[in-house]
Amino acid sequence: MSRIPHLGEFEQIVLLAILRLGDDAYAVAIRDEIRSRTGRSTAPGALYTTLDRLEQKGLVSSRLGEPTHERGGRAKRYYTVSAAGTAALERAQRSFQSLLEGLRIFEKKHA
Amino acid sequence: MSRIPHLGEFEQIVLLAILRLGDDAYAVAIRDEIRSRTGRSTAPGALYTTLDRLEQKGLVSSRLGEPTHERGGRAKRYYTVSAAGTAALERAQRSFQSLLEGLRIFEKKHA
DNA sequence: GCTCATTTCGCCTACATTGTAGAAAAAAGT
DNA sequence: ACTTTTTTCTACAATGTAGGCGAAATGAGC
Repeated sequence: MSRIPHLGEFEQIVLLAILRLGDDAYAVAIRDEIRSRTGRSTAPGALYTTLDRLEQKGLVSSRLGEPTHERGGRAKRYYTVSAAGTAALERAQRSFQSLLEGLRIFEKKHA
Repeated sequence: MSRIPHLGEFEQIVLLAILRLGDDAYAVAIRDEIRSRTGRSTAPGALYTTLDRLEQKGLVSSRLGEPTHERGGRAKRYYTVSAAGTAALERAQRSFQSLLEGLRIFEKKHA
């Protein structure tokens, strides 16, 4: 058994989006955040599947919210990144950072 | 057809390692670089498969070198990141950056 | 100088994990 | 009932990973 599971790219993105959204992290919002930040459009199913898997791995936890007082609206499921999730994310980012160090890939337009 | 293919996490890592190594980027060296930088140990096959796929997607190109004057010194295959490869990498990194912006996941030891 | 064992490396094959889509079901308000 | 919002199911494509086989090249022993 591997201790901390490896994160795929999308998983990392989802995790980051959840952290960003804080208290308002439910599927639709997460999806919007991802789209607006990365330009990457994802099908609902894609996201839920990933969310599910992250939860199974114990990297996020979810709680069901109260129905909103809006026109329609099924109860939202809110997600939170667990300690293990943060750890995994940190580790993954550290790997990138190590490799990026001293490498200039990005042509900074020189502000 | 999707224009620029999405990169997986490992693909990004491999790409970065190749960039880092410059002229000396052949499989064994790449593998070492990845291990020493990220602590991630990979089986040879894992790497070659990924390298193969990256090449098929046109993100890297390879040329066969001369045999070395060493004990076993078989000819090495050297890899280079193509323009498309750099572009894909940039895009992927930009996505992360967007999401990381203003988020402090890493507890900076507060220099 | 030939043969063989050893070393360095590349490649193949098969399988696990992640990524993605689309549509359909569920819940809630009007 | 009908519409809206959000979730869930199902199936499939792409990526990640391991491990072992085989090829090339050298040096040692015969």
